[in-house]
Amino acid sequence: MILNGDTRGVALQAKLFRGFGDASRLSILDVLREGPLTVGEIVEATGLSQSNTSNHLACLRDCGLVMAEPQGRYVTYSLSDPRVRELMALGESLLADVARGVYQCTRYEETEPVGTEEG
Amino acid sequence: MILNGDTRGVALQAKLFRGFGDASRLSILDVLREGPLTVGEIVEATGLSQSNTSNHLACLRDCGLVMAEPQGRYVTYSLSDPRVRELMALGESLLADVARGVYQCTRYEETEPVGTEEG
DNA sequence: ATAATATATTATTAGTTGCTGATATGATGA
DNA sequence: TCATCATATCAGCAACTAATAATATATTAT
Repeated sequence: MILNGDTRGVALQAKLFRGFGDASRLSILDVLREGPLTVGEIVEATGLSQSNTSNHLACLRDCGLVMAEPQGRYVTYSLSDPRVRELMALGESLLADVARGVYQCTRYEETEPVGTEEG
Repeated sequence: MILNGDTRGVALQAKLFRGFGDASRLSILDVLREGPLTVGEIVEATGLSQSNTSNHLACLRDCGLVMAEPQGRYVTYSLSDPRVRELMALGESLLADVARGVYQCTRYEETEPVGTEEG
């Protein structure tokens, strides 16, 4: 067994990717791609509950994927780094080619974000 | 609430990112970056158990992140798309700048891959 | 045919994660 | 001050996930 010394790095990197690995968080990141939004606007745009949104925002903020800027009683959030956008674009591009496989992957569930309906 | 019609896309994309969002799977992807390996070699390189490795490989294969090529009783795995490599590189780069934040993020745990020790 | 090897599959289980509902904090306006 | 609004925090629960151990399926060698 190789103890490649990068073990901790891999664990941290996995944790980073998990920021993107939840449909609710990804919805939030997605709506922030068009520009900064307040929490209320994010709630409205994603259909997530207020506390759920706030929880995920705390997670994304702690992880450094989004930035918070308080203004009075509002807090405006935005993507913190251009690479967040790049990662999403790359994921989107990759997904376009492997979507069918991802859809069929049964090791873990798809976890549709709560509160969003569908036609 | 905006029903942006991309809801399903977001859910799928989240699922794709979860392929990278587990330390064991990421270890596997990581060792495959240097070139194709058989299952046994992956087991040795990562320190994961055989069945655990096989389970994760099935997941990664189904999702289209890795390719399997059976040769006799061996099965050689390799990354299936250059974008997998790119995504990892981008994640690594982003992590270099936000590592402290990720480390402190307490919403979910770090899930060190089992079987790898540390100094 | 039998044993040994390489990989895959499955059930079980322990631990993790996300959601809700309730409540707290802090800011603004009357 | 008091009411209202925007956001954050927290406990509890339901659901999910990854690891293990045991077993199954192929493939090669004797």
